[in-house]
Amino acid sequence: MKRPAKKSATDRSFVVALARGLEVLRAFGPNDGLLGNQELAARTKLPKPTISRLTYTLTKLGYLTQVPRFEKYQLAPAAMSLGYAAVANLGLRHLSQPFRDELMQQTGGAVAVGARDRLSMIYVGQARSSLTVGVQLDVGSRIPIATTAMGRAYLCALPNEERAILMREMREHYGSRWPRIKEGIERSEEMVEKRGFAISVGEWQDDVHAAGVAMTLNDGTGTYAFNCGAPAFRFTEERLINDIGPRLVAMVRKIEAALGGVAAPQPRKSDNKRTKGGKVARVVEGIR
DNA sequence: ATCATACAGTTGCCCAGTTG
DNA sequence: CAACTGGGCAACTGTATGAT
Repeated sequence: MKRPAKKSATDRSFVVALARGLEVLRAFGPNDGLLGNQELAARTKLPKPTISRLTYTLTKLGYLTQVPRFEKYQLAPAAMSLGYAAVANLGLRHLSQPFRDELMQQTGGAVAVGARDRLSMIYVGQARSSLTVGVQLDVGSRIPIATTAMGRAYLCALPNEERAILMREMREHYGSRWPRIKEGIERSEEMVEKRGFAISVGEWQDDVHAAGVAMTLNDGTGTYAFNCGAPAFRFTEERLINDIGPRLVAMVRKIEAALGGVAAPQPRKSDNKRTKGGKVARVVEGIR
């Protein structure tokens, strides 16, 4: 009998069943509403019987709710509480909030902080107001690494090895679109080297322009990235480069200082060798 | 109203992989 | 290494839809 590719064949600590259960939970997106077993099987590439058992188990445990009328599932409060607990315990989110609010007031752009999940950045904190109409992403929203300012800033901040792995994954994911996307990433690298921030001018969504800056925490909790974005007519490319980007860099420096952080290393010409953190701040431990 | 068909979901069986 | 567990295949059941 054909067996599934077992991660645990090489990693005895990896629990495949748990990973699959979590894959099912991950299959739900913010705009999906209800999903049936069929759709879940298609999204996770798991066999129908496996999905059937996993949805049954997750429902029993309170992570999914079945809507009898449609025989479909939605995420249940137990799943929400996981996300809430994760966000609530994120020190950087709380500490950066007044700084994000201030920058939002100054620029009229939505200011967010995000962390990586696979090929996306997920918003973990967001400051926006009536001024920021057009950029209405909320905490938990997912944006691509490859084409957004936040994602590219994050990418540029990764150590060589991690970055190479991520680039490979994106190359596979984007297929024929990759050469064009890669060009955009390379332009961002140059801009991060030169100015300390990345930009995206309509490369993710036509009408959204944004700047992004990354920050690596040296308590081992990883790299985050901030962005400041607005509708294209409000943030022209010229304004992004001369006004928004520098302000965002300044904001991140202030946050680092508030964290008791070490000054960020200056951007340096890289001959393709990156130091961990690049032009990204290393921040001392103890923010949690 | 009845039947045929298609599709989604479930069950039973069995074997490979995992665990203690 | 024996006992247990996970999960894939095939077959089954239930439901929706359309044709007659």
